[in-house]
Amino acid sequence: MSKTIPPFSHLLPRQNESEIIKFDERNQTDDFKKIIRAMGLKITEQRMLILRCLHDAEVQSGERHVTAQELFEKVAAVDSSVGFATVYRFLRNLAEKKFVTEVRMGGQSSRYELTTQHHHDHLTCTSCGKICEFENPKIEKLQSQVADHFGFILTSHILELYGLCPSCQAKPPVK
Amino acid sequence: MSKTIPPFSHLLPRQNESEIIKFDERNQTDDFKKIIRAMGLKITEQRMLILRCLHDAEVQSGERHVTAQELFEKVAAVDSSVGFATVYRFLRNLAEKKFVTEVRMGGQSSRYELTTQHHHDHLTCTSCGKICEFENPKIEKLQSQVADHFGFILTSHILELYGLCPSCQAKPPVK
DNA sequence: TTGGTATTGAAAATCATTCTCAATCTCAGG
DNA sequence: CCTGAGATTGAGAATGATTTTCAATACCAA
Ligand SMILES: [Zn+2]
Ligand SMILES: [Zn+2]
Ligand SMILES: [Zn+2]
Ligand SMILES: [Zn+2]
Repeated sequence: MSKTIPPFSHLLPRQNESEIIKFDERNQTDDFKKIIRAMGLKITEQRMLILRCLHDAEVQSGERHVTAQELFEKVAAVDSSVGFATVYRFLRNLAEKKFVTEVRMGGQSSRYELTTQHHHDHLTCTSCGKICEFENPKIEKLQSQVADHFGFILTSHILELYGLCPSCQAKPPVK
Repeated sequence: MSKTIPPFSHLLPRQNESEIIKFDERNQTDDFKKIIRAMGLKITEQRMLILRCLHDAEVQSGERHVTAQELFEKVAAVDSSVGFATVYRFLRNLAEKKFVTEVRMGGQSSRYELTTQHHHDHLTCTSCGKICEFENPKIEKLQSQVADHFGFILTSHILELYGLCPSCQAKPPVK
């Protein structure tokens, strides 16, 4: 079994370096519980399942940036009794506590991703939906300079680039 | 009477330099008609009024970035028989033909502004709503470089900065 | 003037998101 | 292991922005 990093570990209260626990299936459950407790919420089956679906979508299927609806469908596939509002509410909780990051692309519905150690922005293919993440310190710095110039205290920003990905450039136009 | 620039003139089919007409109240009506015709649409009272309200809001009241609802209210104040859908539809037409630019800020409702000669982005105060426009060629160039790096053809982008404006920094926090 | 279309207003439909509330569940304390 | 105060849940309704539908009406080329 390969050594993996505990989910969300960079966001949980920091522990002694030697205490960092190797993560495997066996204690995924415990890790999720820690996260829910860290949010000051009660542990429920629903929240555990939502967290698992969110984590698996990313780690197993490589699907970052899911919508609330998509996550709800994954959850419902396992337990159809879980309501949409529960998924939605918990996603909002996770976003408030920064365990997930909400990404708003244009006028579409919000997408959610596990929060990364470093801030990043997105480049999206308007034809197939492919999303690339990038980190560009120069752009970030220029943004601060713009805010400074107007005397603003910069608190956040949205930067989304849209274009055609390499494989969509090759294909004939859809319509 | 001061010499003013015809509304939208930089977007209308270019004419002989010597033909550029001085703009005054008298031929505002004609200018608006040109714009509607340039979109391939029929001239109606409603469209003329919407265009006038949009133009006046900006030129007289200095209100850029109005929402569809706000524009509808301005229109309804003059002629309450005009429907919201008409305003909305026409705004969409104007945006398609690039006479206005739709600005989506976060998850809120779209705002519309007369299209400027040069592209710009926005810095918004999250406390009072003040909007500053800026143009930053360095950021624009870096964006292209990012797209190039991933092999994308960049077609558009959204860049919105959020922060606290100078006067809101001075005020005590609202809540 | 007129007829074939485009346009309009009102209302209903969509869509994402949020709220409400009665029923149910969680867990600290006994 | 109980218990009860309070948190959580699911269903559905509410909200808010935007879009569509459709019958009535207006535009304008001929
Ligand atoms: Zn693509
Ligand atoms: Zn991302
Ligand atoms: Zn302000
Ligand atoms: Zn602007």
